[in-house]
Amino acid sequence: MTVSEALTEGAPPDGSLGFLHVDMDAFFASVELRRRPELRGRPVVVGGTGDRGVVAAASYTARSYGIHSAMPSSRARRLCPDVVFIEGDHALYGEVSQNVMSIMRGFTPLLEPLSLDEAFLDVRGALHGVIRPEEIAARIRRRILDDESLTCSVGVASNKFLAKLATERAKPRATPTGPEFGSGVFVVAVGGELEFLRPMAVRELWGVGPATGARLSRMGIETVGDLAAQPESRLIASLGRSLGHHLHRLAHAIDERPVVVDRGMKSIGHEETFARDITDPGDLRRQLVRMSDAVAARLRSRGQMGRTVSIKVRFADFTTISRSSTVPEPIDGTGEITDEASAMLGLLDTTPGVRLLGVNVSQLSSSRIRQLSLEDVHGSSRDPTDPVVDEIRGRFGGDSIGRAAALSKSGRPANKKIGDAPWGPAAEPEPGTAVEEVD
DNA sequence: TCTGGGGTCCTTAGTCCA
DNA sequence: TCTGTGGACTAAGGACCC
Repeated sequence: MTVSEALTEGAPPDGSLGFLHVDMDAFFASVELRRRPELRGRPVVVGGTGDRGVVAAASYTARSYGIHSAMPSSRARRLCPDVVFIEGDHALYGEVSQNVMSIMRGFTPLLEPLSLDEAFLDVRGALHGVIRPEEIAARIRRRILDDESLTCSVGVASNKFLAKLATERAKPRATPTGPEFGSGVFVVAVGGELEFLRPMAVRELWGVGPATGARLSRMGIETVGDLAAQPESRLIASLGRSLGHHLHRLAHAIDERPVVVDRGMKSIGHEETFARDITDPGDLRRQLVRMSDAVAARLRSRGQMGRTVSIKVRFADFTTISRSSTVPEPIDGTGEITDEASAMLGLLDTTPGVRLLGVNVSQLSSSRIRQLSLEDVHGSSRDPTDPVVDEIRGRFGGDSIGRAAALSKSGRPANKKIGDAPWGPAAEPEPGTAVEEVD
């Protein structure tokens, strides 16, 4: 087969079956069930417990009630009043994730983590080709089950995109009568790519969300087969150059993206939805200081600085705006980032009430490079208290010290510490319990 | 009945400059 | 000198992912 034949047939030029996509099954929920086995068989959800929270992960039993991730917690409770809600323990999930990733690295160094519970692997050169990729997939599942008592599903294919779709076929399924086991490993055979893809709904493609799906539907495109039948020019005309070209290739099973071992971080930010909308400018300012401080501390702990500071404001009516400003030299100081963020916030009318506030720093670079290039020449302009604060937090914990400007008039921290409620504000305290007033 | 938080990437529009 | 063009950069918003 020539290269052009291979392309038109959908197989990549080398066409070998060497890409794996590994996805942990209901990861957060499974980790919780592992440490609380008495909950097995019950519907368990990890996520925000408050009215404004969402589901981060649902056990397969919970899924059989129609609960799924990203669903508002209030709706999950209506679907299944007996559901067990767990706030979640991000630090623990991070640890387990590292263990799982290191198991996979034992099979190939070419590993690209996508999130805590998912990764791509390139095993074309692994184990000198002695063991077939599907056998490697089975061994990875066995090791993760033996060492971590967790199950995962693996897709095997000739490129990343197909491997990811294959994983969905390998997964357990939630049915109204309860969970059903999946095959655990699903292989898209070389040469069978188009047959696998054609009947699939376009919405299942990676990169086609609700908006693009609706747009394609209006064009009469429902399946990947429909998509493949379109001239690329038509897709580009309606979806834009990048997405049109990308989807056209995917529909023909072409995906030449390599497994990227080290994806550097592009931005660091923090945002929070408040349990109640904030109208008081002083309150808002304190929240902004607290978040800027958290973002700055994370930048410094990673040895990074950034040039663009952005804020995001979601108003009570859910309209969301962002403002950004770029400074000439990279910064990582709490004061510097707070000043930029405050200046932008000050230009907005927040009297209608703010539901969510966020601070983000992008255009990142290594702080070591910056220190060598500038501080040697001009001396440091950075806030001398930041390293001291970082040191104290390193020793005594992240909430052991904070900015005075983040304190309410009563001297208590504004609301809570960063990372307390990663999936939305926690449930309001019961009536009669002490409620912290932020004034 | 509402809609989280961590991100990435893309599009569009405006500005500056060669 | 005027006009056009195109690249680099910035800003804002949107779509998407888990």
